[in-house]
Amino acid sequence: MTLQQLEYLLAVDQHRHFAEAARQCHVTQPTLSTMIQKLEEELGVKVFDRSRKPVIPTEDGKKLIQQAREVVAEAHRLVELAAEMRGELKGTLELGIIPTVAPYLLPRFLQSFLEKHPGIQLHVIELTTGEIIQRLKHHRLDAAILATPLHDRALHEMPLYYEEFVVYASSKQALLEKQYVLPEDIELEQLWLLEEGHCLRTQVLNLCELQRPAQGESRRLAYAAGSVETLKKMVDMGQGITILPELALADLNEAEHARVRFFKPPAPVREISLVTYRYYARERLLKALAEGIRSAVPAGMLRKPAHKKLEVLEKAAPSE
Amino acid sequence: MTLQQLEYLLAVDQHRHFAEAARQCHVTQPTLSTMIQKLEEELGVKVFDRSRKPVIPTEDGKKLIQQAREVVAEAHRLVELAAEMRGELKGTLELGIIPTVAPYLLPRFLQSFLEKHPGIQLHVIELTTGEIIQRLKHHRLDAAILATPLHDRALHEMPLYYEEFVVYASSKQALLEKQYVLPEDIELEQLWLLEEGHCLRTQVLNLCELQRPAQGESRRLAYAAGSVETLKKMVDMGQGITILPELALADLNEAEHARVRFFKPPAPVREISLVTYRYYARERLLKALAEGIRSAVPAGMLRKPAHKKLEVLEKAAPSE
DNA sequence: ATCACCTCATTGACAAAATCTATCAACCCT
DNA sequence: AGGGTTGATAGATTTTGTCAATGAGGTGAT
Repeated sequence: MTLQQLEYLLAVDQHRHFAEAARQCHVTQPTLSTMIQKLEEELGVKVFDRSRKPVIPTEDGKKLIQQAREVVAEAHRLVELAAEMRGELKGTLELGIIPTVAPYLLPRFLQSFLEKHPGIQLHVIELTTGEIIQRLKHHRLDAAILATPLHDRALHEMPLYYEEFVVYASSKQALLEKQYVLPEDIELEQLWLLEEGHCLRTQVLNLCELQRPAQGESRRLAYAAGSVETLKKMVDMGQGITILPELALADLNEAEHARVRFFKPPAPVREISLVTYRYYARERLLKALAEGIRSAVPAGMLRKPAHKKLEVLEKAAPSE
Repeated sequence: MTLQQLEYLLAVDQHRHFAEAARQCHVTQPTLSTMIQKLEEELGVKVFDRSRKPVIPTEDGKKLIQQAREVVAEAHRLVELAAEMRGELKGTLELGIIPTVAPYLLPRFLQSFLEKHPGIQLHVIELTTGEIIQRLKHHRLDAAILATPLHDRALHEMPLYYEEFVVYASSKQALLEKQYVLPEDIELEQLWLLEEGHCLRTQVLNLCELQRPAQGESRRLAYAAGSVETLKKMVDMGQGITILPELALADLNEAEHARVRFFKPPAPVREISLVTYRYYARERLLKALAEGIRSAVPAGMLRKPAHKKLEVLEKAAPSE
């Protein structure tokens, strides 16, 4: 069994066509055919049903192909690891990021990071915290940017910066009279929230509800938004209030800035970290990424505040 | 890069000696030397420091070797998977088992299972539930036998049997007057428990404490035993009471049997399952193992009782 | 029915590689 | 110095992977 044979296997599975697969592997079709045959013979299992019109994997074949994918992926990681040791940062980095961070953080560092490390290909995908954790554990993501701590010993957290929450209110809100806001000043009936699954939603709810007795199901949340920008637009239309992360302030114009109020210190804050699977090996690449991000964030946000941070999850839910 | 080269790498790391490594790989020493050189050249990283007396891996080399181990392990899994598809059950199965199950269950099925499947090598290791979960997730165990449910979506549970708890008391205990025991009959001050980390300890505590108001830290647990057999011996010496799993009864003599009392139905029970990582591929082997175990357990224990089972963990603790 | 075409398997020649035997250089021990 | 280890090197040999050409089986159009 050869790594090359496994690559041929994956290519045929991908194209469902020997000749095309051969082209992708830079060999001729007979070469690829014989290699696949040899592999099938060695394993003692027919992987492909060649009688079907587009060639198709057998049931057993599907499982073997899946496992072959694992082997090749690990081998690929070995190569990237070695490249990193040579000092070249290169290869692909699959990066997850939560939607309440992405639009404010990515524009700050993406371009300069890619220019600085021309060997790196960055694949960014927006996902909720839960989905990110799943994918990290399945090696479908290399790293992710999200709010911590996660309290999951399978994951490694590298704190990047600490971001305050601020209040953003429509003009007629009484809140705007005050210089500094307290959590209990926020009327839950006026508060726009993100839909379920966003950790920012959970954090805001924790922030506000911890300050007052539980009211059963008395709050009526009329709308669950899909992005922070939507929340902001709701407020801009003259209705209610919402909570924005600090980095969102950079995009506001003067009139909008006037409707921002900070919390009274110690202000509530979230920790944003670069998270990987515990045994992720490409340290240099991660360090470079963390460096790139931290240099793109205002210096005042890099230091850990003395007071307690907000927790991310409602409970320590068992996760995949 | 070849799988074979990686095997050579691992062999040299294992023996710290080129000639010996070559012998293990069934090639000559020059062959192995050149192959390692080629690999180092391709990766661009020196893996071994040959100037040291026993050849030793460099710092980078250690990481690469670790990753090489991952690659080879995945490849090995592919081969075993194929062997299983050919209908031959063979290869090695790394099996974890909790200490409160091992001494009663293993003797019942080990021998007959090994005789029935001569191609299988079984490596059994006793570990606590927490350690088992860690190892399953790191592929350092293929499967494990433990008390469930674990509420961990990364793991797959295949229930094997349902085992009642029974009370085992020293002769002078008032408990023995009754035909059936209730959990509230058990005096915590008299109860011997396993040391921390054993799920049986947690289950027993849950069982007893759920039945009465919390008493703060009023109980004085003088001894934390390391095995169920130790607990039993404490009782045999004439002191206190303990809780035994049902399968432990088979080993008792007549006098000991006389000091056993069952709980009043519905008796507390634990579910014992065969647990694997969610995507473990060797289904046939697992089925065969589960079959072997279930056929070695009294038929009455195979059916799931109607009433609620005990939970294993105190809380849904974040696990690795 | 027949022909053209597509897809994968087979064959034989050739080139690349992995491996072997034999030998060498460096380093430790006495 | 000399005998023993350890790993590297050289050249011959065998194995393996590859290609170009060809064959076999099937499909669809006319």
